[in-house]
Amino acid sequence: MTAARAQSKASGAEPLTAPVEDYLKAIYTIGKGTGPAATNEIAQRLALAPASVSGMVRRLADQGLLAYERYRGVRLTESGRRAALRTLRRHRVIEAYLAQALGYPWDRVHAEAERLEHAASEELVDRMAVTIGEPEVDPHGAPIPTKDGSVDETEYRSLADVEVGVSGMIVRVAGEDPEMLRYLAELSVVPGKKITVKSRAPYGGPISLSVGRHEMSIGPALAAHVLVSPVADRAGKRG
Amino acid sequence: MTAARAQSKASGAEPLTAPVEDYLKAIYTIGKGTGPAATNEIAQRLALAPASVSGMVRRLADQGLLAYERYRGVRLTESGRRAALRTLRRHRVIEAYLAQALGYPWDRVHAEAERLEHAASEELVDRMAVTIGEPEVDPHGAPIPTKDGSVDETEYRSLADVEVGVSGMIVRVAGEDPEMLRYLAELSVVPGKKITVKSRAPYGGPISLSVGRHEMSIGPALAAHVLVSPVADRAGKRG
DNA sequence: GCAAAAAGTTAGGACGTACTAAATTATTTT
DNA sequence: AAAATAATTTAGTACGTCCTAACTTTTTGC
Repeated sequence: MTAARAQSKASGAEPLTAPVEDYLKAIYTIGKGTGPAATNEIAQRLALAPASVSGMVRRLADQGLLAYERYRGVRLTESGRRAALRTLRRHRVIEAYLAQALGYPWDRVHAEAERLEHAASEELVDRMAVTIGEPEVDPHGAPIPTKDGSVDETEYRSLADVEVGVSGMIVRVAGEDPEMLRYLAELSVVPGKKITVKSRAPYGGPISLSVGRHEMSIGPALAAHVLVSPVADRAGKRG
Repeated sequence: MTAARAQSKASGAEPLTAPVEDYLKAIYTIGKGTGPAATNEIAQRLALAPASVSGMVRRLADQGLLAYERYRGVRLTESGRRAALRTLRRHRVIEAYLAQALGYPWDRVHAEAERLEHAASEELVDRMAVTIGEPEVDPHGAPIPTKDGSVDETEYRSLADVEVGVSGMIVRVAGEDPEMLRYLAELSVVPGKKITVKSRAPYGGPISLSVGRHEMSIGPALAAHVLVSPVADRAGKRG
């Protein structure tokens, strides 16, 4: 019994339950698609006890959605990955639709999409996507997987990582906490804005930025959520 | 222990599970709001075994949503009725939104709404309603409960009941079967159309109609689903 | 008004998903 | 490499929802 738990049903269309979809999404985002995910981290993301995760993960492995070896963490199979991407697509299209078609504020689209993603059919999601012009990213800048299951996997650097003096475009604000999102929006720290890192205080001190003509400084915890596409200069080029 | 099972929690905001909402909706529509509902009928509507209904109904009574006496059927309490109407509102607003805003065909809005109604927040539903202009009926002509929990309870007569010679406006097509809905739409039997009953064959025979300039005949089972607001004449008045 | 039929309920069990507490395995520190 | 710590799993339990089979109550038909 050295091998990973066998998949008993590697087919591809039985509808998954909401908790299963949530596990898959969590494992996907932890492992960035292909990497392994630790039990504890899954538990933390889903706000569950680690013991619950052990049990569930075993069932998902039996269904062929995960490769799993006790004490060794978990990894999505091809079919698990596809399922995760389907859910992620639903989630992000719904977020985009809520914002664009229904005027939802960006700090609240996540919570609503979190529930709708389990109830919306593929057809509905496709209609939503078409209606708002097939966007490539959700309101936070996260890439929307395509119907055929591909995603832009570009990894951007966070504001907490880029060097002082670097300018870039904000491409994404990762994170869901409405309060944080509202605060960042107040500061104009939203996808599409051009930003420059002015200085960084040592020992986890504040990072000073300019966004447009505003100057501000934020802590590294916040900065870590802001992903930028750098323009690596200190003049005024635009990307 | 003669009294109906007591309500232990008659408060008013804990979120209900999807099955609970389905029971409440079923009981509401069976009893037309206030009437009693029989275990077997609930079971049939929800495609469950009657034994399952007995168990659930007891739990709902304990939660104060139903008045229940064994062997005597079930009736919504005020709080149960309000909950049922909230779900019904969600369902019908969603149906209307899908049809009007997303071009969903009328035979498929029901199935989609059936799942979304359990996931959509009150806020989302309100935004949908506003976006499509606060309609009063769903695509099948069923009245949409208002936010404060009132509904148009007008009872219309079905085509199976009205007398030969009577004309009327189709106000509603009750029923969810996509095939039936498509068939009726093909015949132009949809809400808003004016219709006249030309003749009715005895012993459950076909009913002949004219809708617009089309003549047709349908069986009584189908006719029972078509609700009309009669204009009680045989000339050409319009209501 | 009593027997047969219909309607409804209880008993006992299953499945999915969660929990806590206790045990086990892996990793880190010394 | 042993001890301490961290991560993970098993054991045992609970809750909501469903099922089938067997029993009970109500209604119906003579």
